[in-house]
Amino acid sequence: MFIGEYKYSIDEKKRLAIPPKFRQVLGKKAVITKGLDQCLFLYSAKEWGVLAEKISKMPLTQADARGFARVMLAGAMEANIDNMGRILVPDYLKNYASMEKKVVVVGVYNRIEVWDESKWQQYNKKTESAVGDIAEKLKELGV
Amino acid sequence: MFIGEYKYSIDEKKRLAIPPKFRQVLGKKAVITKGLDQCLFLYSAKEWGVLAEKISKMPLTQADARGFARVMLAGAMEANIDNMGRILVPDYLKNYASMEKKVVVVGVYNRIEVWDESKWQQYNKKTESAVGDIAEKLKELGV
DNA sequence: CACCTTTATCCACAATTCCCCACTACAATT
DNA sequence: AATTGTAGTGGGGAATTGTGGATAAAGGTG
Repeated sequence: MFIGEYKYSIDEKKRLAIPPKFRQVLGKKAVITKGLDQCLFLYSAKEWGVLAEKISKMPLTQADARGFARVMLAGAMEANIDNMGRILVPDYLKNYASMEKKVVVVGVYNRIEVWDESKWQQYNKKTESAVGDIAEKLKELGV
Repeated sequence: MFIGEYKYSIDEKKRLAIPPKFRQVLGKKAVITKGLDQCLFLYSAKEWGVLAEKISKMPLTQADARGFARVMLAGAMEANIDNMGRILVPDYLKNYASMEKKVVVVGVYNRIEVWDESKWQQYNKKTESAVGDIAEKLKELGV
């Protein structure tokens, strides 16, 4: 399970460190792809397999399903973790998520997300202010 | 079951002591995350596991579900209890709860809450004075 | 085939984090 | 009242980690 929020920077060689706590769970081979809300998703090879199959089963007849499949699958790229626990972020993904140097790596249970720092702050602020809704949902979950 | 109110201070290394009575119930591994009303929630690994799984099952395709999952999961952090019974409070959680040095640790049945001391006093004052009204509403809930 | 650009692997340093220990204060017990 | 034990707080040293650079391999191009 991936949880937590970590600050990192992408260097001029497009290398990005993965939090040590995530490394052993990820394994050596991972997959990075376009995510929702202008962030990147990073999956372990295993989780990626599960997700890719789900996507492939979506109805080909629906235009938005095709679009989603193309974004997630065509946008994907293998990301090998090097000896220092870093991955390479391809240009087209950096651009997609409009990343500057400073990024935030967050864990969301079965996936890791990578955000441009300022984008993450904006998103967080907006979401946290909806804290009343969160209370309602907690109620539904019986927590 | 966690009950009671305890005063502690977060030192300059962001360490926070957990009340001895809570330690054995918590176990060595706990999870701290963003709570409601600008406090932090601290769960035992077991309680957290149940909660996290429920959250993770929410649909990826819904924007508000994603937001909720991000606040709760990305907002969380593993909190290992060290030999002295302390945990580490990450910067982003300290900021979220606007914590200074002095904090209050509160037991609320199945979770522990951590409050900035002054925030706790404010909240308490407000709530205690409204306790009559609240009692009226509790009646509706069958308490 | 030679050259240049890009990619990958390895190494180094600085900063941070983690783990263990020490000291003081307070409480309980004898 | 003294002593023993427990708890809160702070600090030091070792190990880990973040980040940048250097060198070696690979690949594409003229």
